[in-house]
Amino acid sequence: MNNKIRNKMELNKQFRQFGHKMTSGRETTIDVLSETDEHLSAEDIHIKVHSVNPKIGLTTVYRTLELLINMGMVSKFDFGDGRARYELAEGFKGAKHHHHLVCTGCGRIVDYSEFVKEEKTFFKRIELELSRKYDFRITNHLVQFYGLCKKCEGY
Amino acid sequence: MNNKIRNKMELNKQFRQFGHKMTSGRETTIDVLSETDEHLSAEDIHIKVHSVNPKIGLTTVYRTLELLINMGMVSKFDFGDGRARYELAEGFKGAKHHHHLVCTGCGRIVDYSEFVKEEKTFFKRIELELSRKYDFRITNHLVQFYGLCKKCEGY
DNA sequence: TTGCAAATGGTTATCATTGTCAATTTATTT
DNA sequence: AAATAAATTGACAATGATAACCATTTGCAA
Ligand SMILES: [Mn+2]
Ligand SMILES: [Mn+2]
Ligand SMILES: [Zn+2]
Ligand SMILES: [Zn+2]
Repeated sequence: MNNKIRNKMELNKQFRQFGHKMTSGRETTIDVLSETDEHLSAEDIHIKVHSVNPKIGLTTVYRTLELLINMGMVSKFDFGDGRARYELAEGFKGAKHHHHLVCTGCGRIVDYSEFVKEEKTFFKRIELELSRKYDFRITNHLVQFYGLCKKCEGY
Repeated sequence: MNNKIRNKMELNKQFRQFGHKMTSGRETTIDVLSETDEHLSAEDIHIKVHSVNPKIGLTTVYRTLELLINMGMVSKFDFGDGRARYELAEGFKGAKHHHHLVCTGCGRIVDYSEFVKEEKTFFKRIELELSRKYDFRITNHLVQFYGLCKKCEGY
């Protein structure tokens, strides 16, 4: 399937547009993020990248993630366990806008995309008013729910 | 003013209810948090506490903050600058429920409490449905807006 | 191909937070 | 007020995620 090739060329273009080069490490990192539905830490990602391309070091993974964030392809989250988590940003490889339920017992993360439409409407209005009132150009927002998953609230 | 004394006795009771003792360090920490409208880091708090009571160490401040969080008197936030920020929780010393605008340029934090009522309604409904669908007992939520303050988006 | 800026990897440094443990303080009981 | 036992503390060391360094390698335009 030369779908892969087309994809590669797309990526190449993306990087060039931002004044960067495409490298095998960067490509592998994106692949890893595309192929998971988990919320991987930098080290998690490194382990997976490393298993495909053992030459890639952890430092490069950190640098790549930062770059991808700046390019808008990756989102970084803090779920309160002391390490950042990364996922493909909305719109890349079919990733959909969603928010998170975080279990404060076991750390489990649940993606949900219900209410996205209502939420968008709701937040759009709020953002507009807050922007005006506080002279802020709001670019994005974060919503997270905390609680206990079924397993963790058992007694 | 024996308002202070009453306050002290209230605090004392609070601690005892949780099986803890009230100490001068803990009292000073609460005072510091009561008297600021900033979003202080542990070190910020330690500096202020230390200036009142030079015997108190940073470790104790960390421990006290953790305790106060467990007692529901303090909230801990991450605004993405690599250190936690603390503030008095809703309901203590007149602290009001609010959310935050975070400037990604200079790190400035703006409290806002507009829309709290609408938000409560909105989130209550969402939380109910998510709880059901994902078997989660949701206990609280986090909302933050990111963007650029007036100063930072100037050119 | 060649040249050179960009990217990399191994290592060390940083720095917020937590663990350790002997000494001190607190609240309670005589 | 003094004794007691348990909780709290402070100084210091340990931890762990992330960033800085720098010599070497790689991507790509000419
Ligand atoms: Mn997710
Ligand atoms: Mn606040
Ligand atoms: Zn859980
Ligand atoms: Zn700013």
